[in-house]
Amino acid sequence: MAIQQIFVKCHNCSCMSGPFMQLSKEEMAIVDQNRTELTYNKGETICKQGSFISNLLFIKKGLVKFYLETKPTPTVISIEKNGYFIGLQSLTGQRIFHYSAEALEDTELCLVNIEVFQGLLQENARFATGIIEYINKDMIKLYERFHSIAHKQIHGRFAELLLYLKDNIYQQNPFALSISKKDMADIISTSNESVSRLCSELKKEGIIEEKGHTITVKDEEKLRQISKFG
Amino acid sequence: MAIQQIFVKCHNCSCMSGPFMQLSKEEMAIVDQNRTELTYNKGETICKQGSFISNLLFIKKGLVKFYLETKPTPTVISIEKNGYFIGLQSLTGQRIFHYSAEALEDTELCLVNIEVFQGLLQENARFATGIIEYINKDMIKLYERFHSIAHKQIHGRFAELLLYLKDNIYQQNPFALSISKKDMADIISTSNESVSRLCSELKKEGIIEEKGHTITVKDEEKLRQISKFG
DNA sequence: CAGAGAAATTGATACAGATCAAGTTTTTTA
DNA sequence: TAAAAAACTTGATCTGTATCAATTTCTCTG
Repeated sequence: MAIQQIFVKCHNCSCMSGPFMQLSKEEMAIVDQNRTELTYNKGETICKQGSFISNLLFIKKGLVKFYLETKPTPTVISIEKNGYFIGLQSLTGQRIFHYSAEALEDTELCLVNIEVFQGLLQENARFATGIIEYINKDMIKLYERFHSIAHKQIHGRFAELLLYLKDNIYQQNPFALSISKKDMADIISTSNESVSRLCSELKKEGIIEEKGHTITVKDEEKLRQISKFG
Repeated sequence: MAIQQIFVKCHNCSCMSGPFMQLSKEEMAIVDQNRTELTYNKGETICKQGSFISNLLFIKKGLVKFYLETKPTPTVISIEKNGYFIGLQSLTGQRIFHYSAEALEDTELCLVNIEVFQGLLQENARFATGIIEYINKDMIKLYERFHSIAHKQIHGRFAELLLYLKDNIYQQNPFALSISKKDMADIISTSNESVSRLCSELKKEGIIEEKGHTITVKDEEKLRQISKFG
């Protein structure tokens, strides 16, 4: 991890689209004075479940995997890209991370001191309301994921993941996977062998194509069917 | 459902232990003027996923099951008893319920107008911070449940459920089940047949006893082992 | 209190998906 | 650029749990 020397001022940052819009110029300046930027390399651990949290982290660039430290396999909660706030769940009595996070690509983060953040919450109710909305969206996403894991079988879960990667993470159709099949397996709670097989089947049926790490969704309609009912 | 005629004043209510402690006397009075109480009978639907939310609901007494309307089986997110706020997740742009809820016992609710609630959030940052903490605790509980569903097998999930019922819901050791085995099956995402078998096995091994609807945990240590590693 | 309907039990069977095993390919490192 | 390590693939086997089926027990209602 390397400290970035040239900062973009907060008011030009992409995080300004969310709850931070509710902050005044003065409040923004406080944030600006109490933040720093870091880069993590692919594979590096960004935070560890159970450790004390001193900063909230905003993903500026990259891809991050969030997981619980469970044995024998990690429990992947979500993967998130630029625009995501890490650590909001730790705004409680006990200031610890409730999950671990790992960079799946080289990732740039903006760190905001949590005391300062907490101070803004206490002062600015509109900001706090914005944070509530943000957390809620996260929670609703988790409901969906809970359903997927609880009731869909691996065909459905895998199709769902591919669509999620295409539409939300990479946002283009032939997309270059930056994550391993093992990661994919962990995300949908299955084995790497199963992911391999699922992938082969979809290729055989002409629903996707795979060249190296590049995947092309050829029959989105069918993939959505599998995602829904598989 | 029947409208309750005699109200306890808010400041004597059990909900005062949470974020509502942050409200001033004046603010409490506003809440008091914009609320009502209702009783739902066992089996009744309290709210339906997708419907518009006009009130936040506070459970004063009873037991409630929260679930997603998924086919062919519902996805049970949690069961909650007195002291729980229903609908906080709906404090977003779209004001709809994100889950359905059903009374598992006769249940008394306090309804607070959501506009009024939202108004308090906008005015009182400490209150908003309290709500953030509340939502976060909920979320962290869901992480745990996610892990359970994703990685534990039914023996572990069932043992976990029994301990949860004993320690958190009924809070006594021989406890009288107010929920059906089918409900238990839905909670841990399995079939009623499997719940039956799991129950029989635990009885055979002397870990629990069952007389009618009353369950006694005889060997808590062993049950915890199963819950953790089963 | 009888009869019907719902809930629960128990056994037999089927199947999804994990695990094991033995390659093959890709990536990393020296 | 060779060697080693890691990631992936494919097939064979095994196991946990769902499903199906047949009773039995409980619960509600007339």
